[in-house]
Amino acid sequence: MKWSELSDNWCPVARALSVVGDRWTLLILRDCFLGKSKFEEFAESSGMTRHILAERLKRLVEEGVLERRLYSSAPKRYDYVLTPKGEELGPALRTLRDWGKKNMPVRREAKA
Amino acid sequence: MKWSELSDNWCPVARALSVVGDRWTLLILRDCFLGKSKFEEFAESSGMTRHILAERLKRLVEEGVLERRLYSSAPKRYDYVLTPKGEELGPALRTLRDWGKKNMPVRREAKA
DNA sequence: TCCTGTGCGTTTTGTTTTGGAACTTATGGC
DNA sequence: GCCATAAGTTCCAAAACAAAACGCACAGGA
Repeated sequence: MKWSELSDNWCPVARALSVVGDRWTLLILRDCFLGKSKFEEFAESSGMTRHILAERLKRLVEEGVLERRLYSSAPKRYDYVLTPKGEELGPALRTLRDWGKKNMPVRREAKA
Repeated sequence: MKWSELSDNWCPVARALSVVGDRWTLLILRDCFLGKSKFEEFAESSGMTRHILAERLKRLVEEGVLERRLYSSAPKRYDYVLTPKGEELGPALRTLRDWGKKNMPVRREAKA
């Protein structure tokens, strides 16, 4: 089964995962909730490659989770902000954070 | 950055994702919460390949989220049950389900 | 004018992971 | 013996990924 087919699964968890079901997407959204919005900010904070970042941002915009917003017209620059649909992922991020905090202690030195 | 490096990230969300941050793992756990425990049950329910399923189950056992349990010794058969650490992912699954239910309507006919 | 820097990506080149299907191993029933 | 069941394993091609270079549009300074 492919990722795309998941979006029409009977199960709402599977449908949710068709959007946020990979390790990078939720890290981007975490950064959004931390106030980041720019390409370079995501790239540096999450440690993912620019290639993957660009693709994930595109997907998130297509899915209506983020909005691509022109914030400077002189040199055309865009950033990404949460839509209402994206904002509603807050509780999911929080439960994941709480689980990680409790059940996934840091073993070695923290990196990024 | 690689998946494995995520497990020592300063951010608890990232550490959580180092375990559950892919589309198949959370589907396996969803099935666990629905009472499934056998290899074939996961395979059929989620639609993932047996190859990937075997790998993910191994990871989940290594991480202490599932326990591999001998349930028949005559023909040796194992199944997988949630540990306390796994049980604590319940809230995360529920928030994802709720988000999916509200924000990801089924577009075409449901499949599996 | 030319050079350098910034921000947001795209392209290129290998490596790793995944998908799909067949195969294995151990046992029980007919 | 022969088929079925459960839990994987193995093989190969296709897709996704990582890392780094490149592209482009503009700004500021020399």
